[in-house]
Amino acid sequence: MITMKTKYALKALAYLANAPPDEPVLIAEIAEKEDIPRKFLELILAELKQHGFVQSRKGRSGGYFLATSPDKIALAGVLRVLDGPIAPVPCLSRTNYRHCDGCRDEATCGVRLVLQDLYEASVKILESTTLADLVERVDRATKEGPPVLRYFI
Amino acid sequence: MITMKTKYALKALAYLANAPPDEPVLIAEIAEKEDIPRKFLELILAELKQHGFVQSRKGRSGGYFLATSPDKIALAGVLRVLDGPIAPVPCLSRTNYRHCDGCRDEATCGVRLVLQDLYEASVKILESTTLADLVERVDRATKEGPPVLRYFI
DNA sequence: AGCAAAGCCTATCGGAATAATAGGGTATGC
DNA sequence: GCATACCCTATTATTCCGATAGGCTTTGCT
Repeated sequence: MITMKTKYALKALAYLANAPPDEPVLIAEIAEKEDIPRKFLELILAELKQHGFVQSRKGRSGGYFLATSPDKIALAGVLRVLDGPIAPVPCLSRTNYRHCDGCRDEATCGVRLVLQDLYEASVKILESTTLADLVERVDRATKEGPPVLRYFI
Repeated sequence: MITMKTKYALKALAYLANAPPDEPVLIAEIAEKEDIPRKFLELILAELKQHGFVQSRKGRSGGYFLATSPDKIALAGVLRVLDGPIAPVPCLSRTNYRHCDGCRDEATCGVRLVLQDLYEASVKILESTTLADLVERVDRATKEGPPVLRYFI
């Protein structure tokens, strides 16, 4: 399960991806439209900025905007920053390796060995899925319109 | 990241899988051999029993043993019980669905849509990987012996 | 210059989950 | 009948999550 924080981050990034580039968007606007507590969103955006996903302009007519095009921002990066390592056990993580305490031999640890496939698959998917994909899927789903239910109106 | 509890559970189950079937194993033995706090392991095994993964015999010469053969026990089941849903967002879970609060339309939620692939892939892997696979991998890794390092002794 | 709008920074906090620990109760076999 | 081993309930320390609070600083506009 990803955290609220991560979910908020993705929603905010998606919102920015849908706004004209280099036109700063107000925190307050994102907060209201995406239903995110304003002050909490501030923290999240600050963290996203610190890691290079977004940029900001201060003062009047300031706001936030994406640092690069949506297709350059992979989910993996965002998740790693806000949700922690993608790996199911710390000893599998490539970006944040930590030895499991009390583990006698990593090379023959069953738990580690058996979770490796899950990890590889997850990384592959999350590295190759971008903000652009997110936006595109929403577009497609919106155009398709509400499904079966429609027939009962 | 899976919890310690889940990791302990997998280790305990693997230990049982390596023991002769229907020969009860003591909690104390598993705890010592796998380096798990004894009382904590009790709780975990109780939970595993409650969900039908293991059985137990009380009193003298009692202990725990697997309820079925290791190749019938998928990681997915164990993880779901001890670690919670496999789904990255509650609204994707098939076994524990929950509506994300404040979500206006599930069908067009970008976060949900974009995480669906991850979920499907995870479920597929975890449903098809069993305790038997875990044991087998350890066997293979043990036989292969320590890798490159060996050449430097 | 000066004020208001906007992001920036640091601290704090309640509640839930995690990882245990404690201590007795109950069934079973020798 | 007693020791052994699982069973059950409660408590606890620590950490993380989700959020709130309040003031500071930068910037644009007049």
